[in-house]
Amino acid sequence: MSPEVDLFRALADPTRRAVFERLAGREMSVSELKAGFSVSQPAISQHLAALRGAGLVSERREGRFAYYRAAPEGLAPLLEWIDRYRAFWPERLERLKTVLKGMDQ
Amino acid sequence: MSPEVDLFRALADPTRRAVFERLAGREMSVSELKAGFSVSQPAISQHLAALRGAGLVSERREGRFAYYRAAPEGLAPLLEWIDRYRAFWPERLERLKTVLKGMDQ
DNA sequence: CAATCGAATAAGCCTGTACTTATGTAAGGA
DNA sequence: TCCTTACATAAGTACAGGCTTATTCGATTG
Repeated sequence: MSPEVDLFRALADPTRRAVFERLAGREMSVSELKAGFSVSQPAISQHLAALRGAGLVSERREGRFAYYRAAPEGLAPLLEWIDRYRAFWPERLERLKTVLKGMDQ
Repeated sequence: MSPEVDLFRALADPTRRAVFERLAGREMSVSELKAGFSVSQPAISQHLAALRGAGLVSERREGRFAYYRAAPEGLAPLLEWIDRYRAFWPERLERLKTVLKGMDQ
């Protein structure tokens, strides 16, 4: 299975995207992360497992704590997938060009 | 609901991604498209409806035929979403840089 | 050691969804 | 006009997946 499978699936869930976004700011323990959401701790752990499986999150163990942080480089396959359609991209989408230009800082 | 919701969900299904990829090559009628897959015609129509709802596909009617083609500009919200994590991107991902550089041709 | 705490796993529920077959709706063609 | 073709919609089924509570596991604390 291509890496995109887990990746797209992982990002499909809004809660899971929110978890990723939250972890992009800074490293956090599970309970710390949980505080921002209205779901149970197991639910958070399950989301984290899915994100980890997709390579979107990394884990650091310290005693009984588990610290997670976003691994944005896990988004690379997604960018590569998108890149396959670059050739078909309409030229006149200035807004998009801006985005892309910004990415190639 | 943000535009990302339908977009991520639409791309989460492998069959639907395959439909999109196939339509990126050239415009096709539904039956033509169906030929490439092992699912029923209604299934294809349902996938097309989902892709259309996400802005990833456009439709052209001609008699009793419906011609679809990919609308890659519908991927823009996805790129914008990804762009939010550019700041957190590790510098040393050369492979990724290459991709991004290619995008900003 | 016993109790607690942070987190993961197990098991079950319930909704969402991708599929099917059946039917509907138009637009050709005989 | 009747039949076929192209596609969409309806209805039902089966499974995936996101949630819950209950339990387990390991690390810390008393």
